[in-house]
Amino acid sequence: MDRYNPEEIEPKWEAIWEKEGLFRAVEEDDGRPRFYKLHMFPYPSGDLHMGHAEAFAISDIIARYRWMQGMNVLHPIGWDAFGLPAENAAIKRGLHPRPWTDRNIAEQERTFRRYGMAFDWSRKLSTADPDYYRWTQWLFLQLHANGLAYRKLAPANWCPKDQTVLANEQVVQGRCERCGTPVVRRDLTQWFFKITDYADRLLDDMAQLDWSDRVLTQQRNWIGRSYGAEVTFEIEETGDRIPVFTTRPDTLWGVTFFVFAPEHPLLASLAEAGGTSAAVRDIQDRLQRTHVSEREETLSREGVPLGVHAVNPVSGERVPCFVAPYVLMEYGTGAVMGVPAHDQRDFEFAREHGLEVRVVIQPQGVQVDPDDMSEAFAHEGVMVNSGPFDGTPSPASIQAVTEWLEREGIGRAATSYRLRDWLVSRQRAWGPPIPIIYCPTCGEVPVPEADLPVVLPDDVDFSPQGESPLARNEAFVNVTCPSCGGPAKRETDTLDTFVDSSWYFLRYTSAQDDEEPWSPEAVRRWLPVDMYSGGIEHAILHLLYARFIVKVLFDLGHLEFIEPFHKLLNQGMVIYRGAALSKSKGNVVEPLPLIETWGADTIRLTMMFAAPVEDDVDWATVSVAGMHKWLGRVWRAVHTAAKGANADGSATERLGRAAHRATKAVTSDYERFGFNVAISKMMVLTNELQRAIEGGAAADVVRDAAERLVVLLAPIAPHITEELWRETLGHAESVLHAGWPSWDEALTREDEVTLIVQVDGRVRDRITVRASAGEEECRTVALASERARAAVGDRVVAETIVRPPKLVNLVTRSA
RNA sequence: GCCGGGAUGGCGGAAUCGGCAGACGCACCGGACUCAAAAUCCGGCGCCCGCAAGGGCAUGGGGGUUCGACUCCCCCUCCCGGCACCA
Repeated sequence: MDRYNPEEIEPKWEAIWEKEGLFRAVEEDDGRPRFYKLHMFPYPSGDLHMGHAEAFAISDIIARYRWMQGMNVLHPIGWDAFGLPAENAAIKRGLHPRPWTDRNIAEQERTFRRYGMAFDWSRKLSTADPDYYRWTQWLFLQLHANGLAYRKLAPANWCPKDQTVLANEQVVQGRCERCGTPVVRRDLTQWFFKITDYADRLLDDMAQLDWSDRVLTQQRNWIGRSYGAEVTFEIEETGDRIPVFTTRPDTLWGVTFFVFAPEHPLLASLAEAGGTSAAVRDIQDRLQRTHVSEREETLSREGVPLGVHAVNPVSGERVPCFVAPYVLMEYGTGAVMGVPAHDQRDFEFAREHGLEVRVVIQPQGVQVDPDDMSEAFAHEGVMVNSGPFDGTPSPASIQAVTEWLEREGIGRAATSYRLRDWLVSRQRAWGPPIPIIYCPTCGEVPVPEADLPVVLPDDVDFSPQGESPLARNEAFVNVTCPSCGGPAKRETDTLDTFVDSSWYFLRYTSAQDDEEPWSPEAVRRWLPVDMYSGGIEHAILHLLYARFIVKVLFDLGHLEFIEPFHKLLNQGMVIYRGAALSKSKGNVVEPLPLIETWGADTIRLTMMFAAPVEDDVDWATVSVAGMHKWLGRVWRAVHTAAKGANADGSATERLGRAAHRATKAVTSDYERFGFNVAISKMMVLTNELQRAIEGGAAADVVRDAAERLVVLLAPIAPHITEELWRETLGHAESVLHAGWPSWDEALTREDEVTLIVQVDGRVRDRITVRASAGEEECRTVALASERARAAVGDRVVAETIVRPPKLVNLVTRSA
């Protein structure tokens, strides 16, 4: 027997697998059920790290397990190759992003291959490839043609360092997600996708997703649907009718003031009517110069009176109007009614500005008095001082009040969302150019589909200067109008990378197709994805956008399903002593050197055994050597078993049972992704196998157990099992085609079990009985137990609980 | 503040249905082999009392349901993640 030498066998089998085309998905119907296993494609911004090693091991194990169960598996790979990091790296190194990106892709591909990844390489794609982004542009045109892509002047989140606009999702705590620079507001004409039209469907269709609560909650929070009412107030001095959104129409009688957001479009004319123009302009100017971050961080209750009054439609009462930065233009209608008694922000504002606090919801029992309130009262109570609704319990009354508002013609039921439209333009050069042409005569003209792709020029000055670098490339910018033939200019912004990744899973089904973005038949065959895995960091952005795009494509008749990923698995991160692995901390662990030292199988095994897949793996606590040692034991045991020179012996039956029990348990562990537990059960089987070999067991049973072990382990450790399967055990075909083993249910059950004898719920004795022992037999055996009798002492057995054949509980009472 | 998820030996973790808590591994301790070491193999290993037999305690804390609770219910503490001036 040779020593277990992964360095030799691993590259050998990787080359053979490639030659045999083992991992190609089959398009033709060959009778096997199809399984689409997708993992989030990587960003080629450097080498693969341990996070990839864990995540892709999971994906590979699931794919191989399905293959071995006889399925036709699609397990593709590609690269999310556009985006800021490539461009930033290119600027820093003075290189064009493309060669830099290509080099990283090549390096990552090499690592994936050396890691034993079972990918269908023939479907490899890169979003930065014109053959791909041509169809990203086609997707944009689809949305554009159907009114779902539009341009508007909007206050954008502008990062002064990256010199670009950011999506709301890329602003974290008022700072740029990538570089941490405080984001400022800037008015720019931007392209948007109308995702808000889909808010309800994005929420409601979540019911059919088998995703973790964590992700579903994040999406729900992000969309932020709240039900309430829209009520219109009239400005006494000007007659303007201003709608407000409220979730608490039951507090309408408690309105004592009215507030506008500083960006509200009617502010200037209202201030003029109230004679407060100077003060209002002052506060607007100040806010314009303030960083978004500072504005969000100061929970100030500042504000200035507008000098005009709003008329409360439910009571006819006039209340003073203010402008205050705590009211946001982006949410609701940009104006709110002030109910200080029952809203904490309004309460603080009223105290600051000496406004009346009027209680209109009284709790049962206690008397809430405005004079000694220290905070707003936001709990259940009964409506008071509320005209026709006095005495009605709140918040149950919301529905009734809303209906009343509708009858009176003052308001209506309304729903408000936190979600805003998706800003997709980027003032950057490393992305798909937006396929629009601006013609002085015809206006905004979409590039005809036949002219796609709008190719990204190779000679671009990448230094960011506040507009897209493409704008400085005259050959790119100047075109003839496709409509009238006159001189025109191209749009120079590019699309957000999340547009690229919102449809890549469709492209994999027909990655080489140059006639259409995907073949409808192929998509019908493979989609929706059966199993999607990836990092939790994409819980909101990528997953929400992909769901949105799929719904749009469904509506346009391009797809026949409404959710792309029914089952989602989010693996944990790899950390070190509780902290993230990062270059700045100098604790980066790279997979390739580890693979070269220990072998890919050992590393895959290590990552899977360290923790449940959803949990973080702390690299400081793993034992690579321990896993390697176990593979060595497997190697030796299988070699010995294959020699088959054992005589029959007492260990035969025990081993047979262990093998069948392990088969059943490991199968169920694979089904629920409990790979750490599956491995522990395979370790037990290895120990049993070794013990049986030493104790003397029938050769055929030993060999069967060894084969089962090899097959069960194959998804996790593909190289060593392939070597053992084909070379040591002498099979002609790959272990991938070995078929998943079945088990004899009778053998998984022991014929003798340990009967637990409890007295008053405490274990007092353990007695071996036949598994078929019935209730009477168990009771008799338990009552005969010396130890149980001792524990009963001079009390008497009042009741016996019998759960044959596992447990008897003797319940006693004093004699 | 709101929403979601957690808490089990020195460590990672197991316990699929309410029925032997701590599988499996790491670390540690002891032993075999060896001139020695490495490798390998064998044994021990929740805490406390006890020479032992044995007993007690124990799944973040408190209460409840049950013959029986890591598991179900209520309350609390702490930790992780998300959202957060969202009207």
